[in-house]
Amino acid sequence: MRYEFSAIEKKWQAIWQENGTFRTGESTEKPKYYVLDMFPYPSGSGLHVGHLEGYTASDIIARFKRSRGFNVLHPMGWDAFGLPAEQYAIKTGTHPKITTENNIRSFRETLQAMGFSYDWSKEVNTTDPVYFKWTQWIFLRLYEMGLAYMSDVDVNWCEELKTVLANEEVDEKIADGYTVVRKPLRQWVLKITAYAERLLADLDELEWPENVKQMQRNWIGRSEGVEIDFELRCHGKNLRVYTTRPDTLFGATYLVVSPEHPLAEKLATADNLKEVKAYISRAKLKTELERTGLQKDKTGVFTGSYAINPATGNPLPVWISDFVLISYGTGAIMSVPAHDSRDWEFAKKFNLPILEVIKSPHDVNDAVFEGKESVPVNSSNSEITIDGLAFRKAFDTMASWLEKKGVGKRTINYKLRDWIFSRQRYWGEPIPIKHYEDGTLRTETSLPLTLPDVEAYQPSETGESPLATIHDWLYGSDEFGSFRRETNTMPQWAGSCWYYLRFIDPENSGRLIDPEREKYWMNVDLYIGGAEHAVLHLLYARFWHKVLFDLNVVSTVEPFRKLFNQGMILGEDNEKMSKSRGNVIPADHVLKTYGADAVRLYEMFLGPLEQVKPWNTNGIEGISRFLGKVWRLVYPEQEGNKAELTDETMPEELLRRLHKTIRKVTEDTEALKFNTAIAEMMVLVNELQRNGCRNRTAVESMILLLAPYAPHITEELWQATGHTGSVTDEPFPDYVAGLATDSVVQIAVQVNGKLRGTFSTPAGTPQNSLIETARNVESVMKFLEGKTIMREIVVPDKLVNFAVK
RNA sequence: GCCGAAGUGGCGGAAUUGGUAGACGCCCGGGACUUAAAAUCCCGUGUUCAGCAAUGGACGUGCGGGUUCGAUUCCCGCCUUCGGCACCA
Repeated sequence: MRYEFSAIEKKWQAIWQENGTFRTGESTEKPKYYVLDMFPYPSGSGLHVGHLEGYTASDIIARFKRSRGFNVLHPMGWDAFGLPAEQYAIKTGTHPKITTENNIRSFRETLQAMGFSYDWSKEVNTTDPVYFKWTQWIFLRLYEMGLAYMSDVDVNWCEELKTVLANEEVDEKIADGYTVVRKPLRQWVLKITAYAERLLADLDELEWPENVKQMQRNWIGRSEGVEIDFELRCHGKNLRVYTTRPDTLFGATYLVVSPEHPLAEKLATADNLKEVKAYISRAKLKTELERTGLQKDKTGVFTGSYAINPATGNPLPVWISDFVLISYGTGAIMSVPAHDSRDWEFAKKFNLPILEVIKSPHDVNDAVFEGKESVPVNSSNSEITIDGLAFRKAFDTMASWLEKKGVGKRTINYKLRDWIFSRQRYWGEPIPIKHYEDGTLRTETSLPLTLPDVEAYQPSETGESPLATIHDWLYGSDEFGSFRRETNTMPQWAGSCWYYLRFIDPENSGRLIDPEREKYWMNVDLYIGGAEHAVLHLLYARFWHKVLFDLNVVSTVEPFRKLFNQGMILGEDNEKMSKSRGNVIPADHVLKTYGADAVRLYEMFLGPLEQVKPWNTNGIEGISRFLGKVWRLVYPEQEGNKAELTDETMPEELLRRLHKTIRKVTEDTEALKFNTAIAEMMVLVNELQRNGCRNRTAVESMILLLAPYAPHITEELWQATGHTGSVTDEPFPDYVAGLATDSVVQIAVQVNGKLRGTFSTPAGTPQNSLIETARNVESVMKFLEGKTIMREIVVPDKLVNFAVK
């Protein structure tokens, strides 16, 4: 009988669905394993082979863990709010709900055609009111805790999309060709900064790729420093700066404030006022890109004012420059040009003095020296000296002295900013807040607050969402008076901040999640997804999770214990897959040609899961051949029936091969090294085939090893070998440690480290016997002839090396 | 510029408490089966030199050094690619 993947795959997918094979167990007796994919945005262009990589990996783990006795939760859902459906609605008038439903259906079909063992009874959809009721519920808790507030902020406004973007989204949109400008708007903001310290500290415990943890650390950007007050001459006021290098205070030769600094204009003396005003208004007009982007030519203007260096008593000129950011620290800095490259550059351009206060290997007038490993010089006054102290000691001495004098204060700063949370769009969760005429805000009493139907999806020019035009929905009154609803909606990140919790208890109408279930299932044991979410989604979700922890909704401080980033799959041209390049390999196409089992195996066989690697359609042929060989272990003839499996004992070498393979596949699967696990199975199948082996244990073990990887063909063959149940219910094969090693080993014989011959010997042959045999290997003898053996190095069961002279 | 990861045959990749480099697969070449083809099976396949051949030698894991009996693996100095951050004081 021939291997007809198409019929077999359809057959088993139907059986699984009918029998509810992958329903999550209700019992809490078994150990649990929660394996989660980053759920997709169901786009109109469908899934390509790259999307399937992570899903295949998680599915192999899900099936593997089931066969190892775990109660497995492996769910799938849809992150379905978002711009593309809304943009499509603007163009065509089709309600985003319709578009979304269609896309979800198509995505679900593809995922089912891949044979993924999701428990579809747990499916969630962020646009479903039953789901977003709880997204809104969380928002209200944030509001009550003071973690959600309204603020007039300079937002990132996207002209084309008519909406505000999160800081984290800006670069991505600019890269996509959108225009982003700064614009002041009243916005909802989430106080993620209140959790900065915990978000940073708790990273240490997580089993995440080191680079992702590092990226989050950088993004949070904690720094320890000192705020120092500089007395302004002729102003009677102080100018406060933030520095992480108080040890260089003696070398400060000028100060710089940001153009947005409240004192900026006030600092200008009569002579300089005109120029200062001009500079400030020019800075305002610059876009974010011009100010922080690639062009780093320093500009600035002198205010005419001076401030006193508290360490030296010297007057320092105060400048204004847009390289100083108002949003970080105090919006003002002390400049130490000798030991900071930006300050050095600025000093050179405007001819300001450069003073060496850290012992430098070269003249600081020629080049900056930023090293922290050197020590302070020229840093003494009548009260204090830090000369010669190591960085940490110098920092502390200086900070304490400043604090004692009342002109300084140790401070911790973060790069992390609060999260601008509102979007002026239709297709998102409505923010459940009512604005009363007297300016007070109250929370909606009844959730979910659903979206009304609208005629036009186009946002208004004023920066309000289309919801502002639906008067029936917008206005109302209650015992507190008449109110207007909030018309902003939440960003797409909102729904994905907590979906992993809802999978545990998706139908609960009374609470977000049942506490007992939560305790059993959390944390997520393995979370697989793309590295593009290293900061955004993963930081937001961790933030919300910690809030929910503080609310006693969840029992763990972190949501995702282990994270794994699959590497991107490139097109056959070695470029990122994209429509414009025309190198996209659509999932449905390869599924049809090669079948789900072959696609699953091939995606995993391409190379290490975490690595970026190109797709090569030729390569999948090898996998198809492999599946054919597996098939012929049971059905050796194209025509005719299956072979009888025998219970005869296997040759010892084959038996050892089997146990070695079981061990390797078990270990590699556990470690997500699927490429080498598959290679090992190929070795076993080649051996069985070459030997015409029909041993029942061998063939059945092989089927069970392969089952997590290629579920359809293995179900079929399991049935063909006389079993009635599903392979899903079978335990993963065990190996016997004593059989998982070779009984006869090859010994390499080297002379001076060069390979000169080999011989076979039983494992465990004693050293002197190895040396004796090695010495008499013919190809070795001629290299020993006439030489003196200085040393014999033996690695048992591996190698003998003669060091000769 | 800073941080992180990686450089191995024609290609994807394997092997690192230092121990036979190139598992497995693709491509390519030869053969068997077949009227023929497909499918399948068998053999070969890092480079180079010597030889009719069996075979044997040299070289070979980005580059240059070092440690070692022995280095893809460890150390020092470079180069390149990819990912991230980018005036955060």
